[in-house]
Amino acid sequence: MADGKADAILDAALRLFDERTYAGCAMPLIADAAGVAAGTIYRYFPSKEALANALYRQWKARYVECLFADDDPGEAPRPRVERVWGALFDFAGAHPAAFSFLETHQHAPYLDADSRALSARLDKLAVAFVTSVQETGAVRAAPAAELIALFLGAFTGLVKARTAGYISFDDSLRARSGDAIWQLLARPDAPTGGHLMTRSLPLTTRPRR
Amino acid sequence: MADGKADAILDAALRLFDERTYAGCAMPLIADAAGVAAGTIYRYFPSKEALANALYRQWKARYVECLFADDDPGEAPRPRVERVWGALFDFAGAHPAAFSFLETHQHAPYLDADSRALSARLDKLAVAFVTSVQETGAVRAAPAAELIALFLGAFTGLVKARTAGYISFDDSLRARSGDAIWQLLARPDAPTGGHLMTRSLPLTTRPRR
Amino acid sequence: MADGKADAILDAALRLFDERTYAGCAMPLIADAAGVAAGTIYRYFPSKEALANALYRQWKARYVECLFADDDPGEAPRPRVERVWGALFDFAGAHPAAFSFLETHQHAPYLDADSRALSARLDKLAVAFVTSVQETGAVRAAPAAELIALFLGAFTGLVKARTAGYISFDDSLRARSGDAIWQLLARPDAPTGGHLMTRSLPLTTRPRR
Amino acid sequence: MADGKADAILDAALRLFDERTYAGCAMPLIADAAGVAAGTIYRYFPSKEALANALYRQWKARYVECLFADDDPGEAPRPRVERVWGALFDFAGAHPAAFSFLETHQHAPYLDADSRALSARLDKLAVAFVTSVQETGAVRAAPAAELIALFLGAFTGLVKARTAGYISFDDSLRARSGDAIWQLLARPDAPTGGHLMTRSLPLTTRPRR
DNA sequence: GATGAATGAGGGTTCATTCAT
DNA sequence: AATGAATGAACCCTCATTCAT
Repeated sequence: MADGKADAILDAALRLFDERTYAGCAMPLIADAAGVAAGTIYRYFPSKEALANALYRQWKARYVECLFADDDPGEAPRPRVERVWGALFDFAGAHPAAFSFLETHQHAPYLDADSRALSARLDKLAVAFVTSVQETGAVRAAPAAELIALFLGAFTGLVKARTAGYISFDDSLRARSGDAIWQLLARPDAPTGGHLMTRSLPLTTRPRR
Repeated sequence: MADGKADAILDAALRLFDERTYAGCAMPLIADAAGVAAGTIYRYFPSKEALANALYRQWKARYVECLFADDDPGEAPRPRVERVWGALFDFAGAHPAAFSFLETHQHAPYLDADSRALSARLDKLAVAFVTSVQETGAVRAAPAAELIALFLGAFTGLVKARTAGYISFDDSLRARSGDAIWQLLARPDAPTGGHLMTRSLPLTTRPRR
Repeated sequence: MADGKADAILDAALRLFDERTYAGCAMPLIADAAGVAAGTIYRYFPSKEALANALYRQWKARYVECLFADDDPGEAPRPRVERVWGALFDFAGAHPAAFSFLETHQHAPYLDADSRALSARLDKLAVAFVTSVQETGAVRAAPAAELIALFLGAFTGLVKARTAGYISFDDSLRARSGDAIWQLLARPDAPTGGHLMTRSLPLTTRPRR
Repeated sequence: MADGKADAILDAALRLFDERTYAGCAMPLIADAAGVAAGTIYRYFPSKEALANALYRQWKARYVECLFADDDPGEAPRPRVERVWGALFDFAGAHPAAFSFLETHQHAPYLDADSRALSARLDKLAVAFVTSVQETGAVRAAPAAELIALFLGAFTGLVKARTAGYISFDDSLRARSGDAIWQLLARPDAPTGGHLMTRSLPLTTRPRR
C-alpha cells in the first residue's frame, strides 16, 4: 500500500488518526509507524494540519470517485441504490480506516477550505442521487438529507461493527444489508417487486396520492 | 443542567470532548467552560482520563437506562422497535452531545474496564432485544450485531446530520424515520401491516424457506 | 534588580540576548537564568518574540526618558551636549547590557510596530536636540543624522570597550570623553573656550584663519 | 565577488550572518543564497562554526591589511589619522556587510582561538598606532583603548547609519567626518593647524604641561 | 564533486497536574 | 474548598549534518 515515503506517511497517519484522533496522535508516532524520522514528514507535508488535509482530500476524492462511478440514471431505483451500497462495501471493505476517517473527521476544525469544498461536492452528488431516485416515486418522499443520513449512517454502523470485530464483511452481509437498506428507502406503499421486476416496470410505479 | 461544580465540570467536558475530541481539549479549557479554576477539577476527578471515564459512565448509564426502559417483551415487534427508536429520539434530542460523545468515544483508548463493562452490558441488552423481536419472525434473520449496527448507525447518522444543521429533530422526522427503520428491520416477506395489526398477527409470520 | 518573576525573566533575557543574540539563546536557557521553569515564561510573555519586544520597549522607554530629561534648551550648547553625554554615561553605567541590547537590536526583524515607533520617537528627539544646538552656531553644520551617528557610535564604542574589559567607566573617562566628544561636535572655527568661559567669552576666541 | 563555490558560500554567509545573526540563519538558507546545495557547504567547511570562523578570518585579515597599509610613522599625526579614517571609509564603503560583521561578531562565542588571535593582532596594531600618534603630543593623552573605542565606535556609527539609510557615504561625509574625528582625538590645547602645517611642524607640538 | 533527502537532537510552545495561598 | 501560578514532560517543528546517489 505504501510505495514512496509520502505514501507511507499518509498510510500511517490514516491508521493512527482513525485509531487515536487527530489531536491524540503525535507526529513522532506517525513517523515511527511510517518507518521514517520525525523530521522527514516535514519534507512532504508542511505541518500536521496539512498532512491531515492531504489525507482527507486524497481519500475523499477516491471516495467520491467510486461512489457514483457506476451509477446509471436510466436504471431502476433499486439497482441504483444497491449499486451505491455495493460501492460503499467495496470502498470500505478495501479501505476501512479511510472510510472511518472520512466519516469521523467530517467537520474537523483543522480541515481547510479545499477539504470542505470536496466534502460539499460529495454532499451535492448524494443529494442529486437521492433526488433522482425519489423522482421515480419508488423512494420515500423524505428530505434527501434525512435519507442520506439514514443510509450512510447505517453503513457507517456496519463499518464500525466490523472494526469492533462484531461482524465481518462478506457477500452475505452485502446481500442482506443491501436488501435491508432498500427497504429503508423504498416508498412503503409502492410496489417494490424483486430485482428483476423493478427494472422492467419503473413506469408503473406511481405514487398513489 | 449543572448543579454542583462536579456537574458543571462534567457538562463542560461533555460539550468540549464532543466538539474537539478528548485529546483536542485542554483541562484549563474545560475549567473555563465550567466556570471553575483548573485546579478545582482535580478535587472532583483525579485525572483527565478519570473525568472522561466518569463522563462516559454517567451518560452510558442514563442511556442504557432509558433505552429499554419502556420495552415490553409481550408487545408486538413493531411497536417495541419503534419505542426504542423513540427512546433514542428522546435521549439524543435532549442530550445530543451526550449521544454523540457515547458513540464517538465508544472504543476510545482511555476508557477503563468499568466503562467498557458498561458498554458491554448495553451491547448485551441490545442483542437480547433484537433476538427477542427476531423470535417473533417479524424481523430479519440476520445476526443481531448486524441489525444493531444498521439500526444504531442509521440513528447516529440522523444525529450527525442534525448537528451539522442538515435536518432538525421533530415529530415528523420521528414518524418518518421510525417507519423507515422498521422497514429496514422487518422480514421482507412477512405481513408488515399497520401498527394495530402487527400486534395481533405475530403468529402468522412464517419464513418461507 | 529582579523582583517578580516577570522581572527576573526580563533581566535574564536582557543579559542573554545581549551575550548570545536573540536567535542564539533558547527559552529554557532564559528560564534557567531567571530561575523559573520554561513554561513559566509563557505565563508572562506569549512568545519569545513578545518577550524580546517587551524587553526592548521597557529599556528603550527608560533610555528615552533619561537621555534628554535634564536638557535645558536655554543653556549653552556645550553643557547641553555634555549633559546628554553624562546621561548616556549614567544609563550605560547602570545598565550596560540594556544599552548594548538597544544598540545591537535596533533594527532586529522581530521588533514589532510599537517597538519601532518608540525607536523612531527617540530618533526624532535626537534630531531635534542636534538641530537645536546647531542653531546656536557652536556645532558643526553637518546633517543631524551624521552627528548623531558619530556621537552615539563613539559612546557605543566606549560601552563595548568596557564590556570587553579594555576600559572602565569612571569620572575621569567621563570628563575626558565628554571633552573629546564636544570637540568632535564643535564647529571648528567657532569659539570653543573652556566650560566656564564658554558662556561669557565666546567672542575673544579667534581662529587663526 | 564570488569566483569558486567557496567564495559564493562565504559571500552568502557574510550577507546573511550580518543581516540575521549567526544563530539566526540556517545553513540551507546560506546554501540557497550561494546557489549551491546544502551538502556542498560541507565540502568546503567542516561545520557552520568553521564557516563563520573562516569568514571572520578572511575579512579580518583584509581589514587589518588595508587599515594601516599606507600608514607612515614619519608623517604628521593628523594626516596619519585621516589616512586611517580614509582606509576605514574605503573598506566599509566597498564591503559594508564585512565591516559590520566584523564589528558585531567581535566577541561571538563561536570564534575560535585563531580568530581571536587575529582580532588581538589588530588590537595591538591599533594601540601601537594610537600610541605613536600620541607621542607627538598632538593627540590626547587618554588611554589608547579609550581613543580607539571612540574613534572606531564613531565610524561604526556612521556605517550603521548608512545601513539604516540615514546617511550615505560620499566625499563630503568623508571630509567632514575626518575633520570631526581629528578634533575628537586632537589634544585640545595643542596647536592643531591645518592639514598642510601639521605635517611640517610635528616636532614643535609639545604638551604645555 | 555535487546533490538534496533523510536524520534526530534541540528549538519554541502547550498542557496535565501540583501546591502554596 | 478553591484558586491559579508554577512545573516540566511532551508536543510540533526546525535545522546542522550526513550519505546514498
